Amino acid sequence: MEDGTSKAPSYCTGTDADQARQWDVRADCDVRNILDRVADKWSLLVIALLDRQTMRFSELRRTVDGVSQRMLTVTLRRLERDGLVRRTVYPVVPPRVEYELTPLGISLHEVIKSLVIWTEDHQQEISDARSEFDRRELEAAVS
Amino acid sequence: MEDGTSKAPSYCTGTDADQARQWDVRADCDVRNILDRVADKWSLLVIALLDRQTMRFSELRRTVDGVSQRMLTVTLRRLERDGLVRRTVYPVVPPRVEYELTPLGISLHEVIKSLVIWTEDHQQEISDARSEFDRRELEAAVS
DNA sequence: CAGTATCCCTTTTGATACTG
DNA sequence: CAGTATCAAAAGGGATACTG
Repeated sequence: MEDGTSKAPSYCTGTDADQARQWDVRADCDVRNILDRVADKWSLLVIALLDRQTMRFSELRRTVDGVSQRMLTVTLRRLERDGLVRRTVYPVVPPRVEYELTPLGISLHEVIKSLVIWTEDHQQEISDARSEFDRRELEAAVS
Repeated sequence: MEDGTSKAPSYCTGTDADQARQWDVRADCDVRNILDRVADKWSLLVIALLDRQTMRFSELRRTVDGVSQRMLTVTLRRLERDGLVRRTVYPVVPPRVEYELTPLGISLHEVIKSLVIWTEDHQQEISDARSEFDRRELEAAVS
């Protein structure tokens, strides 16, 4: 632990622990830049919602509970910029704009899906852990 | 798309599309609460770093580039509260505090790992998409 | 060493009003 | 309908000083 090689965790796909994948954790690295986008509250929800379906702006707005018009716009633009979502504008009046996942977005969704499923599967454990933590904290505060 | 069942994406594990997993997207639902924690800048990094190793506070501070002492403390407390990280205090002078993943944390790390790997594998595509988007935007701004 | 407490600045987000 | 623009509120986060 004192030799400096422990700095980055290795996402090694092989047998040894430090060859294949070395994670760059610099604040300005690409992985961090992308993760900051992906690991975003609204992005995750939007990507999940666009699973195998095209949705209009207003549909998304109604479905993603709590999102403001502004944040939905911002989120969709970022996802579009990252090549995860395709935006199609139909030149009609009133305007009709549809959003759908790109192939890249679909591949990300596969990963996100497992995250959401993990969350669903473990929400009780987490909820219990929180209660227990809070209980102990309260107990400690009394004494 | 107009029948109301399209509201929640189905994370169906079976053959049909709406039975097994229905995602609750209410703003106050458990999944959202937990996802907000997981989808956090520092949490992801800390969990990844604690992969198969125990680390001291100062080690984490040095390794997670850019994190402040305050944010590291806050992040670790949240992870501990959620039952993802175990905090062990050794009653020595100077204090020695070690952090490690709990079994729950380890299982989450498996999922996060695939997210990080996805990011690494697709960073070039995303980078290209961003350049292309920005180029078109600039082009549109000129006209 | 491993924090906590405080202050303060910056970024993010939400509400509101307006537009092609 | 699907935005954009603007402003205000809130959260996030950094720097510093202090403590068991």
